[in-house]
Amino acid sequence: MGELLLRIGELASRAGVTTRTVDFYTGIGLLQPAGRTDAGYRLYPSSAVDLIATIRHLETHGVCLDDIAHALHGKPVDVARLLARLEADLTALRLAAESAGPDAQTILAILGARAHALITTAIEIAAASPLT
Amino acid sequence: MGELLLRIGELASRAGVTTRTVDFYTGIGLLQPAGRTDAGYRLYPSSAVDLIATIRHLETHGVCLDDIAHALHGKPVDVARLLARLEADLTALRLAAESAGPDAQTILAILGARAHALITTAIEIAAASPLT
DNA sequence: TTGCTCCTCACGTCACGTGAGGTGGC
DNA sequence: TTGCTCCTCACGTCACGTGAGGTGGC
Repeated sequence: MGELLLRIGELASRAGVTTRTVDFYTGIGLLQPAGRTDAGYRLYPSSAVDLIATIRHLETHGVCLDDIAHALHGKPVDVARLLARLEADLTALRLAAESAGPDAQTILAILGARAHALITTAIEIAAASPLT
Repeated sequence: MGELLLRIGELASRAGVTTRTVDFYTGIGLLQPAGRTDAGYRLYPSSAVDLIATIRHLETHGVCLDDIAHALHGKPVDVARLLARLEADLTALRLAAESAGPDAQTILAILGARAHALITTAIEIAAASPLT
């Protein structure tokens, strides 16, 4: 159980960001040090490297840091139920699209493309961290 | 074919925004006047009222104005194909989720919830504007 | 004159950082 | 001494407006 702990400089360098960014993320509660040294240096679990990668990934998809922080500290979610809901959504969307005019279809295209991008990202993240 | 045309004040008041906002949207290409009066006053089609409502709707879902403008002026999209792609996405996501750990599932929850919100919005818009 | 519009320049706000600078441990 | 860290205050940037002010038609 000897978990590897990293100081801010090491974490930042492994994650490819600046210490300032790690500091900022820590300040807003996105990252939490596992502890402190006697001198007050923050010590992060090595899993924080992946977490930062995930955060950056989510950011590029327009998820605000606040939402990420909430989800990270919230209770776990029933993914099966989430998937079932999305399936039902799609069926309803198909119905709605059939009776929609050209302008509405353009809007559907924006939202649909976004949903596609989100799900693709979700798949990437899920595939990349099978045991995290 | 006598289409109703609105000046900026009338449009703003019907859409529930300020003339300044209409002016701003027009400036960035989101709205396009159907024409001008001899004195240079912009004349908007009455459909711009709904368009503004749609824009506000999309904005609340984090779609940036640039994306909206592009979609509005881009070529129409094959919605059936979009739906098929989303369906395939869901299947892949289901597979990925099965082998994902708890942290990844949290991320899936954020993205899934976003996708759900997007699709719900799409359905609302499609249902509200059957012939637009 | 009054209210409407046009246009432009500048300022305000919010999210997301980033820089700098002084501090103390290593 | 050197490089690392802590913390704080302020500044930078980008999207999205918003205010103000001078102009001319109605």
